[in-house]
Amino acid sequence: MPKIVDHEERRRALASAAVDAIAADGLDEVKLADIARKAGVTTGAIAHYFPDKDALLAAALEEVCTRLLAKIGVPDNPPTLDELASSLPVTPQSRKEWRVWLAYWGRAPFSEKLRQIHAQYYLDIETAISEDLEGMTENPRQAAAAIIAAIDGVGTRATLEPEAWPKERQRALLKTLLAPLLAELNRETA
Amino acid sequence: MPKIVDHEERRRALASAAVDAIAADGLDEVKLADIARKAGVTTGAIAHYFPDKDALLAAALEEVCTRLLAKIGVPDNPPTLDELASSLPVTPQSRKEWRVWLAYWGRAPFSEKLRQIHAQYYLDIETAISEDLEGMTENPRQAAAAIIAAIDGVGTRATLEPEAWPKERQRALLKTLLAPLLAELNRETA
Amino acid sequence: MPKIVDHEERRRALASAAVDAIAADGLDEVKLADIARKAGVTTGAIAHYFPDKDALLAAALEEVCTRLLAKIGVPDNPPTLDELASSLPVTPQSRKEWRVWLAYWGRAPFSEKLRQIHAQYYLDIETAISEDLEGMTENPRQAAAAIIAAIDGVGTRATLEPEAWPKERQRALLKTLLAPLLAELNRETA
Amino acid sequence: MPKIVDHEERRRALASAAVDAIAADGLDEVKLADIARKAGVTTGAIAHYFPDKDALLAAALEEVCTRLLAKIGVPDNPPTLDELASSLPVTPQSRKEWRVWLAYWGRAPFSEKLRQIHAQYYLDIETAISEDLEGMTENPRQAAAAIIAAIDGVGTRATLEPEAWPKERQRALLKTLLAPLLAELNRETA
DNA sequence: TATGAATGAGCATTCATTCAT
DNA sequence: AATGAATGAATGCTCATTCAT
Repeated sequence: MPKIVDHEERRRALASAAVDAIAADGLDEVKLADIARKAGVTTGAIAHYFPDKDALLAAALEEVCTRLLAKIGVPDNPPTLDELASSLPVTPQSRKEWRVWLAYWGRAPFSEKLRQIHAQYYLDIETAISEDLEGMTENPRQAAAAIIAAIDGVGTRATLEPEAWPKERQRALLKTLLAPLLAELNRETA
Repeated sequence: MPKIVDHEERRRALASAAVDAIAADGLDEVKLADIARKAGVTTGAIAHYFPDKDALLAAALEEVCTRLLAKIGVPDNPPTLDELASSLPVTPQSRKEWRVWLAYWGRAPFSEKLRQIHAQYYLDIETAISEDLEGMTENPRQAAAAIIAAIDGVGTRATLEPEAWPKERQRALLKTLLAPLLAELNRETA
Repeated sequence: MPKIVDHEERRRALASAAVDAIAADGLDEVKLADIARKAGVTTGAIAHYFPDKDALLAAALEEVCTRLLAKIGVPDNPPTLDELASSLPVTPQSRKEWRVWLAYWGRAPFSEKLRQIHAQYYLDIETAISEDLEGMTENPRQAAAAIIAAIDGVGTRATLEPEAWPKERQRALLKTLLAPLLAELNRETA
Repeated sequence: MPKIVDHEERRRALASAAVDAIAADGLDEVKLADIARKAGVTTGAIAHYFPDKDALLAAALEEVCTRLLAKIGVPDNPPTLDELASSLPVTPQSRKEWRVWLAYWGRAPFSEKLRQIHAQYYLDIETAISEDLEGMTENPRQAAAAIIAAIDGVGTRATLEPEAWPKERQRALLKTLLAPLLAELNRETA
């Protein structure tokens, strides 16, 4: 009998390799051969798991979404600034993910598949946060959207100017944006 | 005298054609031939004005920055929500510019040239806004950064899900984020 | 005793699967994986019976030759028009075989192996027919070659334009070509 | 001003190079790079004249058809055996064209484009011949089809076994097939 | 024997860049 | 200055073949 492989696990591994490759060279510059090399296989092997490069890149985006979601997915009740700030690009690892994340923003408007993945991600994260805010504010959905936009805005800036935006500065900016909202949530909770 | 061509004007025209082409097909998919066609010339002509494709794409980014800056550059004193909201992707034209703007975010981390253009733009816009806020708040720079981050966060969301984010919804989200800050500015002004 | 597989039978089965695959997709487009699937095995299994793809395709050609030979191989004495016409591409099955047969014509000039198989087939069929004509005409070999050429000529046309050449039209054309020759044979017989 | 080239002439030259390459290596084995080299250009240049390889190969088939048609196109009235025999693969040049011609037979059933080219060629040649036979026989169309089938049958055999079928032997076989028909034509003419 | 995962060479295609005109 | 034909390197994809299990 031949070597049995877990297809799903293999796909995840390849998608992760793709994330690394994209973070290293950029979404436009990433080569199938780079991804294969990072995964320790050859390009031909990829064909067993993805019909083409686009499919692999889509899987890489889903991988990033999954990771970002896992990070912010289950906040405390109510969420604290520190918690929210931890989802910003404040570590080498999360900076890498943000770089990839931003790369897809530029491509999503031209790809139905990528657009869907993005929309689903925002739906999931917004739902998770807004459920968390239930009863703490008049419009939890709007509050969740505001939190997400604030994180995106700060994270974008920090990803584009990593040197100028160390962890503390990002946190401070996020605080400026969200302090009133967080205060309201705590008020209602009490 | 030989026929004089206004080099600078020509460069602007080509950069604008590039912006259109990028907005139409995406930064990764844009071909030099597409840009040339949109500009009404052939690819060979581009060589007289830009050493290579990257230089043309950089000029296209500068063109977008210039346009975005012109829009938000000189706000009232203090800025109003409507004014700030007008720089969001709320018209076909500005949606187009945001699409291009986002596309560069994914590429900037891998290009020194693009990174510089981005940094310069943020510096300019932040300076313009913070000067405008002088005396209205304790930390004008921080307030300006917050306004920019809020706009970026909302604009990103609206660019990725254009159907779901009509003008009014964008404005409402921006209000949720910036209302306390704007209130403070007005308070101080009074 | 270990499981015994009839190698020769297996080879025939694989060659038949190859014939089907070639008839379906064309000789140039046929994939080893297609043939394997049609035979109900995997590509690896083929390696046990054929050293490489070319060998399998050669076996497929031999299979077709064998079938064509069986059809026209033992004609009456003298052969009738109906008999000869039955070897034309007049049924779905024989149209399929003709399609494969024609496919090899284009490749034979570049493959010693295929050329030999072709030559052997023509030798066999020509011998069978000419022996059949012994004593009925001055030059049985020439008459046999003429019959074969007529069938090839009509069959080619009918294979390339299947819609335009139903059974009856093929028979009529073959009659136009061979009627004088057949008449002579019958005359001599009498 | 740039060098001006005659597109149509260029296409013909590339198609001719393709014919040579196909005759040399076979339709399945022909590489775009081979054709380009034979034409004295690089593969990239081909892209200016043909959208893809298939289009170039189709043009090569048309080139062969044109040449074959030119050879037999305007026969005497009535056609003589020598004339008809001259369209058989009796010279190095025509053997080459027949090799290419046969190669397409195997592919035509799987390509609508090639099928159409084939059908058109047969229509043209059959019409040319049958018009030539007008008044000489009861059914000129049928006679023309018979002549074509005879030539195809003999030419096929001679292409597959070039050594065994020198010019004279081909002529003799064609005579065996067509002598009665040609005799009838001459009778009617008289 | 058979499986099927993986290899890796091969090739069509794309496209920025060059350059003769 | 502009043209546009041609280059040629780059790369995604295919698929026959291999081989550990």
